[in-house]
Amino acid sequence: MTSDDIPRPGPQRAMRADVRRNRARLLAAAREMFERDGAGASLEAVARLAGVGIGTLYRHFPTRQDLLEALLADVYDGLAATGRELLVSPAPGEALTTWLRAFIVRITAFPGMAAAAAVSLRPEQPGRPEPSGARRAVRDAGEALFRRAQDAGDVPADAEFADALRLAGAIAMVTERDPEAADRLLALAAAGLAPGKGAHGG
Amino acid sequence: MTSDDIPRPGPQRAMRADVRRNRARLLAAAREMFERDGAGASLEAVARLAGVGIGTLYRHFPTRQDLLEALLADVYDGLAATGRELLVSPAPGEALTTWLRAFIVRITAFPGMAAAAAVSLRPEQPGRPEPSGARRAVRDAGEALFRRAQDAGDVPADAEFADALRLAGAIAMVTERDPEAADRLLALAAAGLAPGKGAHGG
DNA sequence: ACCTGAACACCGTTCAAGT
DNA sequence: ACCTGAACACCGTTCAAGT
Repeated sequence: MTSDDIPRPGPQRAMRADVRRNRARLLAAAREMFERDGAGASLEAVARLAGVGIGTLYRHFPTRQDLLEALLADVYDGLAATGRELLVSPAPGEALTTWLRAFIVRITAFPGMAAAAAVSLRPEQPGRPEPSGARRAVRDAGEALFRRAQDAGDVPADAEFADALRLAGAIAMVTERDPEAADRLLALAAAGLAPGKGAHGG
Repeated sequence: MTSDDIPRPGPQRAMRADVRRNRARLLAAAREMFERDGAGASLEAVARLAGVGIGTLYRHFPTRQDLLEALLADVYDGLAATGRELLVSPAPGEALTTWLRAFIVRITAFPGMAAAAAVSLRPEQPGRPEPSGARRAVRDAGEALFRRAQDAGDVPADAEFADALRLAGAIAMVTERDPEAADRLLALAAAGLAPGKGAHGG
């Protein structure tokens, strides 16, 4: 369990390269098929496009969600980088909403991707494995922006980052590939649908 | 096309009763199967449970979404009634959020129902038929509550009801059968994630 | 150790035959 | 006019055989 992905260095190097190439081809093919047909695209078609057997696809990605999360990992890494950049911007509240907007845009690269993201970003559960590096990275970067906005008084003191991220994910799911609608919903949630009711006790 | 559902009164009365009974049985069976297995439950199993052939299911409901919308129609009618009752409550803003909370709870009777509701409540599109009576009723009742809250100054003047409803639908989709999470997200969206930025131009 | 693809299972959908 | 269910099509998933 500890060194599972470093299987004995030496003469097997060529093999490992094949495996990696297959994995990369599968990811590229999946991205292409999913962008064409959505996240429900035929996995057989993905394997065919990648030039490997269907069994190889299943060996690398036992479930469709695994394949989707591998694609999401790149998105998450990019969002983490964007988040770190925004951390030095002068307006904490704006920086947060800018980042949430980027989050929504990038997890809607194809229909169904946002739903997969919502699953992958669900609160930690007993059954599920530790969050991957990319998942932790995106969460940490977003949380840093969130806390800074909270410290600046731009975000209610009793709000929680996990909820804000879920809300953004929800907006992404429902507006999917309509960025203008996503912007409107995010602006509405940011300003408050029914503000000023003193709902926050601190 | 005009009198499609009133096919010649007279000796056919008994037949029509059979058709209606089949329809009612299919809806009851669908509700039961969907509550057990989610909105993706086997349609063959639904037909079996209803005691009719699979062809009869397809005759009544050509697509899965049609079946889901038939179940949603009851929910919509109930929500419309609730909305009319809330219209006389003394606190317009609270009445709106109370109704939105009821909306979220009732469109999550089973996994996948909220997604079907989000589809059925999408902004009118060229291809899709006129909204059904129930859809119009729920929209009208919600909009009345929304306008009243807006007039009272509880809701931003430039906000749109359609967006508020989509936002509630989005929250329902992502929290599905977790009412506490839904409450937290709705409270966050109601109070405003990053309020006070003067985002509203009026 | 990894890959292939035939084989199996399952389900959605249609439509010819029946009442 | 409506219903039935066999037949077809399609896809996900596994696993024995191959390299």
